[in-house]
Amino acid sequence: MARRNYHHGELRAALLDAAEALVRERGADGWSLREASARVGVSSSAAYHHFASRDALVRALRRRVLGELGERLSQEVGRAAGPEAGGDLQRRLVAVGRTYVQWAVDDPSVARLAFGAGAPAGDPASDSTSDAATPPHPHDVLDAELDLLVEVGGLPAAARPGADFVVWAAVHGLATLLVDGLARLDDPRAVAREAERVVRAVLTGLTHEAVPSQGWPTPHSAHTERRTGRGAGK
Amino acid sequence: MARRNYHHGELRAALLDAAEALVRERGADGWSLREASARVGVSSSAAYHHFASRDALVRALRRRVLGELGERLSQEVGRAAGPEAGGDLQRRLVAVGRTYVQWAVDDPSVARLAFGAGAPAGDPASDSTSDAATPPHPHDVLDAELDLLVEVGGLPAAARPGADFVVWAAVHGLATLLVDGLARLDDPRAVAREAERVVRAVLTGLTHEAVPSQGWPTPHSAHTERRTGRGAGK
DNA sequence: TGTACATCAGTGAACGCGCGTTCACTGATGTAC
DNA sequence: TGTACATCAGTGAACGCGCGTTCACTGATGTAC
Repeated sequence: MARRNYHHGELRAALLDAAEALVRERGADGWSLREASARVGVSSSAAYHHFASRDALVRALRRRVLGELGERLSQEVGRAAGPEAGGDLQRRLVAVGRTYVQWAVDDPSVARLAFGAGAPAGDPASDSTSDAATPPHPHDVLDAELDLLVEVGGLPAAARPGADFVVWAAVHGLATLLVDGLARLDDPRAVAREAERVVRAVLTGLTHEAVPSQGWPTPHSAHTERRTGRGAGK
Repeated sequence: MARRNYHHGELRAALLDAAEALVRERGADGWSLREASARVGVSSSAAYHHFASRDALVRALRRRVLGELGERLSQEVGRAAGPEAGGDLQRRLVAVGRTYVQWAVDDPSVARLAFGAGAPAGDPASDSTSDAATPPHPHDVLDAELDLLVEVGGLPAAARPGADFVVWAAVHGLATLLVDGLARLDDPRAVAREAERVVRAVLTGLTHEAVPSQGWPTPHSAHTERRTGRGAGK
């Protein structure tokens, strides 16, 4: 806290903090590098010792924020009891979905920044100042949980390929509909309820879809050979 | 086309066209009112005879674009055979989902504008220059199709309340994940395939969820009393 | 322990820019008589 | 059919602004000897 003269010492992190606060106050794009610098108490040119451009600052912030979300998802999923406890095999994935959506709704501007345009993973040329272990990407958490669900018998292995994508889409869609104001839920507890319903519906659907016994004639049986990914990552 | 001197005649529509083209070229927010005016061949102050501010222009464009999407969805759903043809009861909703996602992927910047922050429906004070019948909101098309599906026996009535929200979330999530580059599908045909899988999974899931026979103990059985909507609309 | 010096992380002034919006204006159009 | 006039939809100059970025600079820090 107590700023010593001249050398700040933690300017990079401080700028990210200030930018994040500004995002919260003024929207994902309603702030400038100058404002962030001023808030930290530093000239705006100082920022250029830590970021090549405003855009680089934005990208770093997006990465940080996505990392925090990933971390929170893993924590929350860890808090949920393991599936071997019997009973509700989907509980852990419900927790992931609920946390994802709640996180976005609680901090819509930050979520908008995190989810906004621009490849968020991938290009390793960006900023490999990897402090400690890189936090998991939200998608990775989902992926791992789906693997676990298959292992435990909660999802047919045949339904697994691409299931991450379907679940992610459903959860992400709920989050963005709410964040962008396209849909509204008046009761705050409804957010958790809807997130749960969405996750359960998708998992149940994937389970039954995997068994091709319904007999519709459309050609979507081949669920393999799909190529999905995020950026060049993974 | 051939511009007469001075009076333009269709300036309002022309400005919307120019803005839409700029969105396509430079991104949802990478353009100015001045650029749009210049492109039309008109001074920037002329725009103020038609829009109170740049923001009003943006909102009008968003409304127009969402209307076009709604229109396209209804057309496409009309093209799909009715469910009374027997066989695949979900076909029409799959068509809606596929069209929604494809529309977004084909024109990502425009989709980003349409889906972006700011209540898109609701406030009737905005611009009631209703030329012809107001086009349907994408959500309305979905809603009507779900009603039809229930009527025809493709979805239990118990699963109907809020089902629009779940389906919309899934489809919207797929669209935004792709549009914002959070996920990628290399094969262009995969977009249609994924859209179909998502819609079918959700519908199947909703169908089976409605029958409370799985026996998990979590309190999400009461699917009523949910309050969802978009803006003050409807 | 003390001194020289390279490196790092700041300053602050200045750059050129394009923006949204306002203002007093004027040319074109349409209507009343 | 012709004229007067209100209204509409443009013009173009100007406003004040804050922006991202660059530049030559300087104070603080840490290391070699």
